[in-house]
Amino acid sequence: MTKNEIAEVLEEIAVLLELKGENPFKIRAYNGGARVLESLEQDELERLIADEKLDSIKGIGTALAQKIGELHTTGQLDFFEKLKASIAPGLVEMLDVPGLGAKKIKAIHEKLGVDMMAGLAQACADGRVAGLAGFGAKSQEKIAEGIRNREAYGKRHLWWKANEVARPIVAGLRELAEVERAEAAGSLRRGMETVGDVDFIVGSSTPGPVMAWFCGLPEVKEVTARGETKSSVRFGSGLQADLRVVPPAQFAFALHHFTGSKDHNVAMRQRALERGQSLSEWGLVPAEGDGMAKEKAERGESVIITDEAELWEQLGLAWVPPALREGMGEIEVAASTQFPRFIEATDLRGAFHNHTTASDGRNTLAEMAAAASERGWEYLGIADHSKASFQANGLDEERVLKQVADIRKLNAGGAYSTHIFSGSEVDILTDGRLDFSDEILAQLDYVVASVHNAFSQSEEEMTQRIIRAVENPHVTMLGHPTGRVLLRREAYKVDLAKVIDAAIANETIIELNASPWRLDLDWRWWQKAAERGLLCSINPDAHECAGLDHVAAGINAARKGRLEAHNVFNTRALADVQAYLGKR
DNA sequence: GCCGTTTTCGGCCCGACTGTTTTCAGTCG
Repeated sequence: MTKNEIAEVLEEIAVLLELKGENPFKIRAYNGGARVLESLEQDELERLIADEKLDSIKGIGTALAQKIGELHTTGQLDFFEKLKASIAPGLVEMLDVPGLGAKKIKAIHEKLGVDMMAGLAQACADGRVAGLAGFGAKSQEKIAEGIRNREAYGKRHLWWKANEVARPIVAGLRELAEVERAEAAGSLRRGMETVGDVDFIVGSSTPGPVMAWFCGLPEVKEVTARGETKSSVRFGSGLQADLRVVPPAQFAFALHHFTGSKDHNVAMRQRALERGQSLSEWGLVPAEGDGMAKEKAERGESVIITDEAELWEQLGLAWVPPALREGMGEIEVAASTQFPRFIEATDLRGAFHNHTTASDGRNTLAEMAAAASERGWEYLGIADHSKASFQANGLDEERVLKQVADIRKLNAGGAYSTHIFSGSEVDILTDGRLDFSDEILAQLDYVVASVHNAFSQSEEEMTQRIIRAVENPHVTMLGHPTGRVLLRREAYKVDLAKVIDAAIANETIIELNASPWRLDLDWRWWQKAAERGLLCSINPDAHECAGLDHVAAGINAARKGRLEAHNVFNTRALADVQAYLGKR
């Protein structure tokens, strides 16, 4: 089994143990083990297992090391199989119902004999749930509604869409007279590819009017919770959002608290404890003495900070950008060294992989060139589909050569400040050959090679197919390497580690497709791949002028992948890009 | 299940909100 498959098993074990009512710290240990595996390279894991050194890694002890080793070598784990067999699968599904956790599910299962979602809905309808100790009419109705709404509202949302909703709300909050500071936090601020909900943090000494404004927003469909300092709402789109209003002096602590992932916050609090301090959204207080962190903060015992950055200083850590606060080892790094400057939007000087009306784009070549000029880009790469993508009106040899001539004419005309590169998003055929001959490819400035069909090939076939394309000297870069479409379509099966190795060996770029629906290659691969010499290109895959702005989503992903400007091809100046492409 | 210049047992991050309670458990992040 691969490290990610093993990590998934550990997470599944954690869920099952929760339903069993196991010790919460044991559950955390399994989840922690999964995080550790994710942050290892596959070959690192294999070396550690071979050397029997796995338990030397922080977060993995003898028990987890044994289980990981068994999963890695046999692909099976007796402990896991027995655990699965002991729990009705329907109970796991019930965890998706808001308000239902392990304990309540256990009670429902044991007292009512319910072990499936349908049975739970029926028990609510019969009024049996309300009769249980600890449950009442309201809980029953909430569960029933949760089951009904699960399909519509339980889903995650694209970062891009959530950001479009959140941005004007943050701006609106900042305009309120009562508001001193306002930010969106959570996975949105961390730039995760999808978000479950949005957290707004406001610094204000009079929360009442802020709460009222927020809950009264026209796009709010339902207010699901409303307290003095916290409210939760659901928008028409199904997106849920929380607003937390804190005293201005607490703002920086709260912003940090609600930005980091759970794992990140656990690590930060452990760091504070090691230094004799206790950290919460209320402040940073001495760990010793009477009362909880909140009470101490209210007594004025907290360290005073006005800015999030000061929190890191207080803990003796280098500043960690929000994008990195996933609990994937960033605290350990920040304890010993500064992070380099990661790539920013202003570093980009152009973008490759864009479509026009020649294939399935909505804007003409000239319109796209004008849009790139408006953005101040030095260059724009056009890469319309090739003929095998007939569904996308792919270009045949004759049309692509005409487009090359059109682009030359356009560049010579000097109407736009942006230089246009003529390329093609050429289909990788099922056997790894390309949709155009080498003779045609040689007449293009650059080539993006992508898979658009036969997604159900075996992993081995798909891997060989893509590697064959990557090895073609005419291929400048590999397009969307896994083919995933977020929230809609799974990636096809492919051994990415081998593809990355082949790309490095052949000096082929891999794109970070910046379409908010793709973000492919996933950010989790980039840091280590880049360290080994893989060059990235942040490609908007724009199908219209506005799509060029999707590079912002790609920048998010690149920062999460800890890429620096020099790791990304399209930060290079026009002359350098021309030299690079000319060399090939 | 993990971890340890308070080490091999006894801790393990912290608080808001809800619904059920009459002082708190469960859920969520």
